[in-house]
Amino acid sequence: MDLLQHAGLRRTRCREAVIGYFLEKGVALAHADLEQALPAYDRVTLYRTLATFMEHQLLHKVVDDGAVVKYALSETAHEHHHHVHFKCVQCQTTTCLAEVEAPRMSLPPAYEVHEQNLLLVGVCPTCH
Amino acid sequence: MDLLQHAGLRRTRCREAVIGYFLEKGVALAHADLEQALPAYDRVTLYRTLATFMEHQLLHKVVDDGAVVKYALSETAHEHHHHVHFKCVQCQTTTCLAEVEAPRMSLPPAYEVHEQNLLLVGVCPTCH
DNA sequence: GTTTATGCAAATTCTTTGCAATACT
DNA sequence: AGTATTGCAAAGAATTTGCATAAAC
Repeated sequence: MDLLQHAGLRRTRCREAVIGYFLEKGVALAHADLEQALPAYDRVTLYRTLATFMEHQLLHKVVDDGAVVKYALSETAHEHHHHVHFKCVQCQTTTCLAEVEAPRMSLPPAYEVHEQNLLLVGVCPTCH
Repeated sequence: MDLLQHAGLRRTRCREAVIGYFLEKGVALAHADLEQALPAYDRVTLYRTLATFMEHQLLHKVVDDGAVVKYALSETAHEHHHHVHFKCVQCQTTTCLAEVEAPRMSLPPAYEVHEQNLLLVGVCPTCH
């Protein structure tokens, strides 16, 4: 479970706190979410932590319909090339639906598809 | 073709220029794109133009994998509730694939899906 | 001891708001 | 004429950069 060491990164408080929070929440989070949840750490440090985690593939960007970028843990279970995310219009959380099979798309052959990112927007079970 | 009058909006230079540019390009555009393409108009005016067009459903947001929000013309042909967009990693343009049928997803019934936004990332025919 | 991460300050960039001048119908 | 839109200035957020201190290995 030591994601940090496994990625060749130093184990620091901030990094462990960020990973812990992602694990605890299990939803996609924006920088602002972390800033609010972990006020012990500097905004800038959190930006840098996210950037570092992206570089080391610990996180991936979640496509969202708002202006803010969200991130989610890259679990090995995920196929990195077809994400399905659900964004709840009520509670504004975005979750990765790893269990859902993303349908394959057929495009004209001139297109070369690298990844597929499906965002479903609606009301989640909790807010229902 | 008078989208403005049809939407009950005044025909101004800036608005016509913005619509013209969307029509000319045929891809999803961010505020920054317009700012660069139409330097005659003020940043602020362009922000407000985009906002107005969104309110009047002339444009819709395009979900993108970058940090910037992009917009595309809402043609009547589009089903507004399941967009398919293609983002090219080479030229960084995002186009709406109106012709492509988005596959319907089946989710646990507790989810209430309002809209479906599929972003395909890859290399477009032009950059191939 | 050496290297890397952190916190603070400050610089940039992005977006929004207020208001007077201008353009549209 | 009357109303909505524009441009400018300036405020407010969000993000990035530089550098000295502190923590990790």
